[in-house]
Amino acid sequence: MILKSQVEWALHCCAILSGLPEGRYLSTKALAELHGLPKEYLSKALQSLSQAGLVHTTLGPSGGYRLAKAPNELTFLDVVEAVEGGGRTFVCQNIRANNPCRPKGFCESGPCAVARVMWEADEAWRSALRKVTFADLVQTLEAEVDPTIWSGTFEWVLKRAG
Amino acid sequence: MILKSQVEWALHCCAILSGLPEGRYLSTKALAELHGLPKEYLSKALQSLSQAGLVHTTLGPSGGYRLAKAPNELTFLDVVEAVEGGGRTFVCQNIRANNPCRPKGFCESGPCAVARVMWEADEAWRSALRKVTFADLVQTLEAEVDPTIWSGTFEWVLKRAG
DNA sequence: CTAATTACGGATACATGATATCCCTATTTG
DNA sequence: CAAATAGGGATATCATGTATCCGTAATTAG
Ligand code: SF4
Ligand code: SF4
Repeated sequence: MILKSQVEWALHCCAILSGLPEGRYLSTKALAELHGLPKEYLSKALQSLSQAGLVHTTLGPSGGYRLAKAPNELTFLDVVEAVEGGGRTFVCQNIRANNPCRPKGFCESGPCAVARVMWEADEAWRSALRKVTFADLVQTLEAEVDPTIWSGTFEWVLKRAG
Repeated sequence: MILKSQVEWALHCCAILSGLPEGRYLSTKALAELHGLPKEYLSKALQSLSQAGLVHTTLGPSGGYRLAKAPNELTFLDVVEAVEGGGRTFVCQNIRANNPCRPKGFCESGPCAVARVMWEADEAWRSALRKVTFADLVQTLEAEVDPTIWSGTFEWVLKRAG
């Protein structure tokens, strides 16, 4: 059970977009180059973000992506669910219905205790991701990343932002 | 990102084994019949539990499985990790190393903030599963499951337990 | 002792989903 | 008008989950 690599890509792209000045856009090409990723495939991840309404897009030269909300309104969970989907990790196949002791046609009253425990764990996972915004992330990165690389990257990005 | 169906199977089997009297064993065949599952494939899940040391096995007729610990010492997390593996859901591919602005040969100081947030969410998930034991589960089931089915299943199992 | 039953592991086939690339279209900018 | 862009469909490839089959060693029932 492993998240798609698209998740990591999307998170990093949103981190970059969070540092972009108001009104500027960054293209798939630039984001792919910056992270060393296949442009066409990264495009699929960015399209997921667009379909989820997390980013805003513009066409043409100098077009690309920018965040649709402020960084402090965008959570990790938003991004993860946009590319990975919002489904549960535990899918109930109702195998208890196969119990030979059970009267035929017996109707169950909702999900059993097993499923509920698993779904609560899923919710704990989601809850942890919902607590962290991209404003938090940028703040942490700014404190941790080597200042030369940080400002160098920033400059590199602005040179390509439309 | 969906858990294998083996996880559900293993959880249900452990629930049954939790209700088994001390010293009795239940075979793969009986567990497969009870849940309506392919015997050979379910066997793989049970082998995972065995390799993880969660269950004890005996060969020969009247052989099968029993829990290796008391139900109040066996957690959901034990079972889930036994069949799903203990790895993280977020695997870091270190794409930040591809940043063209970064000095060549620059060495990173540990995992970045993105990975840490994802891993904390994983830990929240594990923590939720670690909190629930099979003693808890049996207690809930006993209160919720139709009494006729509950005792009927119990009788059915004991008839086949070696 | 003998025959039946069981867990276990290896080999194999199949289905599904993730990864990756290619190409066409509509739109916007310069 | 020409170049650059997001978007989406088609397709190929690969990894993983699902499922079955069979042989082996150990153990028990009769
Ligand atoms: S988890 Fe519960 S509800 Fe889901 S299949 Fe198993 S018994 Fe049925
Ligand atoms: S999550 Fe952080 S450490 Fe992992 S690849 Fe992305 S940038 Fe690197």
